[in-house]
Order: sequence, then C-alpha cells, then structure tokens
Amino acid sequence: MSTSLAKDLFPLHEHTVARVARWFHALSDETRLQIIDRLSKGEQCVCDLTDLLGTGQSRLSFHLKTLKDAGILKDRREGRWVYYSLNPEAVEELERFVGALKACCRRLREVSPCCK
Amino acid sequence: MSTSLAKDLFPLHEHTVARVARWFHALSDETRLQIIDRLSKGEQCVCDLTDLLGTGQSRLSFHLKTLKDAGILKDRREGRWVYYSLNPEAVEELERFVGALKACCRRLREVSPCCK
DNA sequence: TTGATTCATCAACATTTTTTGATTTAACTG
DNA sequence: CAGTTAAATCAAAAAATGTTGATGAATCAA
Repeated sequence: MSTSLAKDLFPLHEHTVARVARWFHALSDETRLQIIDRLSKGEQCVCDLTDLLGTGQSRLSFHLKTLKDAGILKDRREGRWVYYSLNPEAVEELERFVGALKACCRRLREVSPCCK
Repeated sequence: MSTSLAKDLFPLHEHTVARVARWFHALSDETRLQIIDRLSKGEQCVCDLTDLLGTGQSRLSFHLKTLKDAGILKDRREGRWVYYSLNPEAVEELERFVGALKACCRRLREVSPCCK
C-alpha cells in the first residue's frame, strides 16, 4: 500500500519537485519552526506570537507570509486580528512525500540485503 | 501511539529545532531534490549524477556535501569512485517529525470541531 | 471624524547561500 | 615514476534570503 504511494511520487515530476522544495524551504528556518511549534498547540493571532521574536513585528510578518505562501499555514481575519493556524492538508501532503521516500528506502533494503 | 510520539516532540526542544531546520534546508533546493530522486532508485556514484546538472562538477559536489552534512545521505568510497545513497535513519527521523506534526493537527481538529 | 491598534508592505541594507572556474587530493594505470 | 581520472575544496562573484525601521491599510472606538 505505501509501496504504491511511492510509485506515485517517485520518480518525482518537475512540478512536484518545485512544490516540495517550497514546503521544505518554508520549514528550513528556526524562527519559522518556532512559529510552527506554537501553532501546534492551536490557532494564534499575530500579536500572541510577537513575544517569540525579541525584535520587530515586520520580521514576524515576513515569516508568517513565507509559511502561508508555501501553503503550510492558513490565516483568518477577525476584526483587527489575524489568526494563523497549521494547514492540515499541507501536513498530510508532506507526510505522503516523506512516507513515499521511506518506502523507497525499504524497497532498496530488500533488493540489496545485508551482504556489502 | 502516534499521539505519544507527538507528545515527545512537541513542544520542540531548541536542539530539535536546529536539527530539523538542517534537514529541511537540505531538502529545500530543487537540485538536491533531484539528487534525492535519483538516489531513491538506489546508490549512485558521483559521476553517474553529473548529467543531472548541465554545469560544473563542483556544483554537484557542493549539493552532495550539503545533503551529507545534514545527514540525509551517506557516502562510501570504492577506489576512485564515491557512492552516495539515502540514509534510511534520517528518513525515518523525518517521518517521525512529520508524523508528530500531523498528530497535532488531528488533535486540534478533535478539540475544535466542525463549527467555525 | 480623530486617534489608536493590528498587521502588511516597502526599500535599503546585511547576511547567507549558491555558482563558477581553478586548484588540490586521492587513487589508479602504464 | 609520470600521467590520468574521480571527486573535494577554495576563493571570488552572483543570487537569494532575512532584517530593520518607516510607512500604509484596515478596523474599531470615542
């Protein structure tokens, strides 16, 4: 079952490569991972997150935008506040990719066994 | 069970943030994802990969080093040739992280149901 | 309307990452 | 040994990213 997943994804389409690179880029920054960490506990508005960074608010805004543009976060306005949250669909797609990669590793291990 | 995994990882330790950022950075480049794609079919030596990039060999070397330093790839020398392959342990750790994140999403969905 | 608050955007700058071509190292071959 | 091949390393230039402080837009409250 997960083997067929791998068959679907690998070899990667050009389009897939671009999308996946975007996800990973969004997640490749420590500040952004801390944002993810916060949001893993639930939706937060921007002002709740400002304490994460000792510095300016534009910086936070920049990172939130990076994550949102990559599809990792969703946002929702409520009056003056904007609430950000994890986008479960993106997380699932990510999981699918990593799962497919793992399936490749498993298959390779079966092909060339312990000897070597 | 995967819920307990999430409990282990989130909230993220500083150390974890740094490690994960490294993995994701290594995977955030299209060239490097194409290398991964190749290696998903099995071990390859550097010279087999040079056709991936129209340009110089030092560039390939740079990207291979980036992936190796992040722990995503392993290498092995055999005479004049160096063979690179996926590191299954890294892939599994990656899967664990993404799985934990997904568990967070699931939990959040349960807490705040359909309404809203 | 005026003023305050929340957040996004912008432009200038700083920092980091990537590319390139040249050089170096290591391993083999004759 | 001299010559060749595979791959890593280096330094300089180019490109992409991230930071900062200032400004702008939207919403609300008095």
